[in-house]
Amino acid sequence: MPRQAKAKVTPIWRKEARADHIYRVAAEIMCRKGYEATSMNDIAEAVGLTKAGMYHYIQGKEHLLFQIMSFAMDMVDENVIAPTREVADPEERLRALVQHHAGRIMEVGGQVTMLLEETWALTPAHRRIIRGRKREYFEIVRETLRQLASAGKLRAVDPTVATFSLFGMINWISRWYRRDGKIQKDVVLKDFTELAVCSVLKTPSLSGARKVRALSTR
Amino acid sequence: MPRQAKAKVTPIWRKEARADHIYRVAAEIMCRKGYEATSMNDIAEAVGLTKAGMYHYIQGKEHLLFQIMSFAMDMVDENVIAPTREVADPEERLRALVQHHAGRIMEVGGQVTMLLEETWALTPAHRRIIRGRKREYFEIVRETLRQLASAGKLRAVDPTVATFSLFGMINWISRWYRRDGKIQKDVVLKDFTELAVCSVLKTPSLSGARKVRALSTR
DNA sequence: GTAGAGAAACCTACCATCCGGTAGCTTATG
DNA sequence: CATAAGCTACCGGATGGTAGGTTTCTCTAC
Repeated sequence: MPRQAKAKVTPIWRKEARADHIYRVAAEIMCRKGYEATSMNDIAEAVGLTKAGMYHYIQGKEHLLFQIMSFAMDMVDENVIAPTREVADPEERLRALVQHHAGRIMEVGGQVTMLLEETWALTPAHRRIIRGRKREYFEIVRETLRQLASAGKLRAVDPTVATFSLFGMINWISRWYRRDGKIQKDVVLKDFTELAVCSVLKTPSLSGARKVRALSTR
Repeated sequence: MPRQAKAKVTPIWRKEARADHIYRVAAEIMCRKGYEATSMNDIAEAVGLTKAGMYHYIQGKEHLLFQIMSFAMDMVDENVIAPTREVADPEERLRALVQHHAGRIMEVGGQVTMLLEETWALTPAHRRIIRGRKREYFEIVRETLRQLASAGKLRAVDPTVATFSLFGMINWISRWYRRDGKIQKDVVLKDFTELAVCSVLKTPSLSGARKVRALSTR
């Protein structure tokens, strides 16, 4: 029965593309059910292969998780860090970071954010890599807050605590935001950015808000 | 080998007390490793019994989780909601809620906060109970923010979004705060409360800050 | 064009291990 | 002797992973 379909479809699938497809499906399932609760059979079934057949393309469950996490961090690098790297003013940069990250979580379905918390399931080597990339991102935000502190714009709080607090707000979005929820997406994003920025800044300038909001319009 | 020790100790342990001990140990392990990753053998070993022997006191793995979650929610009711219920001024109440909850997470080891996110592992009936209790707490915070909005003290943001944002900040503490960390506990608590309150309030009054800080001194 | 070799794709069947949970026996207590 | 406490030994099932075979595609040789 699957034969017929595959005979037509297979030729246009290169090995690499098929592996990518498996990653995609695995990400969807693991994000929904969590790493431990997802079995290789679940993934194989969803991808239309046997478990053994799937192992022809991938290397194992843990490696699957590592690939998904790496991809998620690529997204952060590409869609959050890169577009804000050139912003000179720390206040504008902070606002852009929050807005891009929160927006990304809301658009792409933030489930992967929760998967990123399951680093304990990785091998020590892989865990070190992922934690390193997370730390890099953390340091960018903390450094921005330190610059704001130097400029006298930060509240009288420890920049490290403030950074953790920000990440808490942002990462938690994936636990409550639903695209089909009552509140409009852009309202949530606007309000959320306001909350995040105002939590750490003494007196946020309105001009900065307007600039970045325009920047993110597509 | 265990015989010897147990022969002495057992008499002073009533059945109920021993069950409590199992709950305690189970909570510690499950908080550290997560629900799925914790096996009944792990718990039994840590408690000094066989898996089968342990089943003489408890009813099953899921029931164990439910008990732990219920206990955690009891803590919230007792140490966060109850002491702030009588606070009339919404701004003071908000500050007290944040301070008590954050302080509790930092003292008692916030790991249980993370366990509380694993409601998917509960039976539907148990899940409904725990989610109901969580929702009650959520509504208390949201209602407080609504009162602040009526008083014109809330920022121009949706109270629901603001509530979720606050819970994100608070619940995330358990993921980064370490009692043996570099920053002093009371500094973290003070800064964190400041961040949380200022995130939602237009112009927090300093008097309120001082009052509550005095209130929480023990 | 086609026969056939070799490789890639993929499946069936199975492995050892662990899971939560239980039956039934033995031991200690009172 | 009765009861509670706690053990050994096991259950059925699910797990991640693999060995080895079968099918299908692709490329070459003639």
